[in-house]
Amino acid sequence: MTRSARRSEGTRGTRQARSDKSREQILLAALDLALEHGYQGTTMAAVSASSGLPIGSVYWHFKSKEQLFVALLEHCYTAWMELHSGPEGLRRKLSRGIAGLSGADPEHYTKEEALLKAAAVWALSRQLGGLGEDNEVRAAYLRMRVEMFKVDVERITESLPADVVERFPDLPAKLTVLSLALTDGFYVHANSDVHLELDFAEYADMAARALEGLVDDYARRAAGERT
Amino acid sequence: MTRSARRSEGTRGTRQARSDKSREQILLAALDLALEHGYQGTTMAAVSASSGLPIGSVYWHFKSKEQLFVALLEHCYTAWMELHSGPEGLRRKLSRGIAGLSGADPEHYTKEEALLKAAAVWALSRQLGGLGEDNEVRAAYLRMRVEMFKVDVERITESLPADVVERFPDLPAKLTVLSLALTDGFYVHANSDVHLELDFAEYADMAARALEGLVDDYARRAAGERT
DNA sequence: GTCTATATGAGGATAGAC
DNA sequence: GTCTATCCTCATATAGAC
Repeated sequence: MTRSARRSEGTRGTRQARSDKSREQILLAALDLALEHGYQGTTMAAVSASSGLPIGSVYWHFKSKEQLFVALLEHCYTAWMELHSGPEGLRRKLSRGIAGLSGADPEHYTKEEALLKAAAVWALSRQLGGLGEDNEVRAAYLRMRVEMFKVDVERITESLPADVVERFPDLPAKLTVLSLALTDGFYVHANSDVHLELDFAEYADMAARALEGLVDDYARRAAGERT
Repeated sequence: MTRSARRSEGTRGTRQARSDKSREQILLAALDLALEHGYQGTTMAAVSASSGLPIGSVYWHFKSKEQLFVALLEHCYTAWMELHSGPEGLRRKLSRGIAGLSGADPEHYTKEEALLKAAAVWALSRQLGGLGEDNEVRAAYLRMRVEMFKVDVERITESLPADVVERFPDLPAKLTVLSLALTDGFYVHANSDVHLELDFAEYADMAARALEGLVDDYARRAAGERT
């Protein structure tokens, strides 16, 4: 929205609309390609071919590959925030994060969410995917991650018994970290070809039970101290 | 060991020894670089520079970058198998896998183990690190992974109560998957710069408690059915 | 704003002297 | 076996016509 000056009236915004459409085409093409091939694996030539627009146009809309991916992340981040504004406990979060990987729950696990998962691995592992120290994509992702983590912690906090949270104030954050580690770990496995035929739904359930058991332990401790 | 024909006697193996030493230098340089920069990020030029040998020598010892990494994986796999031949329960496995990441336990968490963790992410996620479908490094790793998984399951099986294993025969494998997912997930986080100051030892403990709680559930179910 | 042709640079790999 | 110089491919990015 910060780009392209207001053009003359009378064109009914047609030119602008066409430009916006091109921009979106490029973004959507990049989304698909990035999911399939990752950051390094996605070439600007492929984005150009897949979007149907010539390479020059791609570079007209995005001044570099890095900027293209920053814009892509912003697009996905916005979508994520809308999706996760509602209540969401541990079990649901693990279910979405793990079971969602199998593709069994397609309408709930969007491409945008999937890309953010992918970006987690790109950005968090310097050594992977080519996001070096001073990469703008990496920096943008890390900023977003902090915000998403906060939202996750809020949702988990809401879903726990108030007395447990009061007694163990940093439990929600810790559970969020464990939950993220689990979903990230399964994400890696899900992108393997050697699935070993994992039943992700079952693992999501096991993971949820494991963390819920942990919560029960803390709840018992909180209750025990009160007597 | 399959390379270079027996040379004439009288040289006391000096030439051979020098060649072997060069080979090892290259391998060790590649190990360090791969840990730091990953597969794509490790250039043959860098390996050459870091090992002190010219690029031509690197290509004399290893016919391609892929072959170099296959050899590197084999080196690490051998080391891993030696390390994990002894008994090892869930808690110890998680402790090594998660707490070991912090570098707090340096003598126990070797570079070779670290490289295999890295390779897990390279190889399992096609879209990352550039290990495409028909990459020999990927294929080699997947073969090794199957073997390492078997060893993991054996160790977990040994560490569980016999009656529980008898009642739930695939529980060890499932716990192994969960344990791997957790360690892989934390590996991703550990390689982030944004540690959020995670206390890996504490998380290793929480993860162990969570999985042990799961085992207790199954143990109770097994016991309950018996009465 | 859109498109074609091309510059530039990096990285894997080879040739061939020593 | 070791080393230097060089080739080839491919991906990012730009120039400039339309």
